[in-house]
Amino acid sequence: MQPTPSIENYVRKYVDLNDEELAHFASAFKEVKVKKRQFLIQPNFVARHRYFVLKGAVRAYVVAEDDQDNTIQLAIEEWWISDYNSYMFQQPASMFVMAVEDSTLLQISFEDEQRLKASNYKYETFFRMIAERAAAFMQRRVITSLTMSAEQRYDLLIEKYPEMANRFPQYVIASYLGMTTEFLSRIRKQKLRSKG
Amino acid sequence: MQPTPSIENYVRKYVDLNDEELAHFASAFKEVKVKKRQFLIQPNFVARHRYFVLKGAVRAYVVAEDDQDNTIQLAIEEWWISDYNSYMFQQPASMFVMAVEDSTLLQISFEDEQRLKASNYKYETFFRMIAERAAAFMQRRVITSLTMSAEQRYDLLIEKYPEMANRFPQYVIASYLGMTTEFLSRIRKQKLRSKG
DNA sequence: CGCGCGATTGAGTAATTTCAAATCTAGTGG
DNA sequence: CCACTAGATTTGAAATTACTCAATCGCGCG
Repeated sequence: MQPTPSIENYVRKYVDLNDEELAHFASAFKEVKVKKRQFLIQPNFVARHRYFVLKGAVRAYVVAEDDQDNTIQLAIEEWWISDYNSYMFQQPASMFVMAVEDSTLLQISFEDEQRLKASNYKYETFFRMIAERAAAFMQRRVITSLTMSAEQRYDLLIEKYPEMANRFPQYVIASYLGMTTEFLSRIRKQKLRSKG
Repeated sequence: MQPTPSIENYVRKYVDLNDEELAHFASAFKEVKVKKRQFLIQPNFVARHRYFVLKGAVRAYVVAEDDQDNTIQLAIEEWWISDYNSYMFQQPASMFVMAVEDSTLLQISFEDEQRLKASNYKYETFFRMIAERAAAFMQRRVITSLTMSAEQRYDLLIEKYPEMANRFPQYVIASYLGMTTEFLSRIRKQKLRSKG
């Protein structure tokens, strides 16, 4: 597995910061450790932070009327996670965000993020870029859900994010892909059969 | 119907610009008129612009293997539209973007947008904010597609964006909601029956 | 006034879900 | 370190939801 990522290396992929800026940027984040099954965000509470995963695996999900959970986001090392509707607009959350493994995260509060962005142009650019990437990512997900069958969506996940399939239990992957655990199980069985 | 929107009024909803800045911002856009059925973006070509709708209705869609079109975005007055994956990362488009009515749009090129953002902090903030809104919007769409039935998705669209249902033909609405024209027709019929 | 696109209808079908039960697995306490 | 148990996965059969195909209808616009 890769070495533990750092927020400094990450932010440098997007904007060119000098050492002082890097240190300033990083100082807005606080490291938090969470145990498996611990909640970071719960419905009806305002999401006060967004999280950058240093180590571990986290998922965000909503619980529908029929008690099924639907996974909205998955995050492993170097991914961000939060209830963005709640975080960005500081409104009550609709999601649970929960650690799936013992995890180490960097959290930034909404207020500190605002301060960062106000203090330096480049930070604003950085957050603009990750928001654009998030929008593009979500749009690709809309496209796959509109155009592909359950099996195709699973194949695509395996192809593009093979790591994810190993780090999260099957029922989480299934609910992320918009199908039932049982159906994903059948899809996988059929693949085993045809591949050997 | 509301008066024709302006980019000046729109940008002011997000950032506080003085008259000079407003004029500068607006000068990066060019007004274009398109006829019904005219294409703004086509697959395999790089999307060079994003568009702000002043008047009219536009949709973005992908064509799947089986020749079905799947509507990815709808835009009427005061909405933006493009193939964002293509526009933001300047890669070949996968979508058609087509006028559904004769329309008047403001277009900005990728390069001019970069220049704008580099020239003034506030413009960067503006684009960051609309990217965040786009991400949040797309995420809500993912949530509805994961958690709601075809009928519920239609009800939600009618509730939140009643205008859309009037401006676009039924088959476009159906493909936006991830169902067939026939099935949407049946849903509507059933509603008529129960309401009278 | 008729052409062509969009909407509707019906019948049959495919994809996916539901429910219930059996089996496997990993984590926990003794 | 093992046994136990709760959670996770698998399996089967029946039920649902939504789709396909084909035909018909409606109607706006040239």
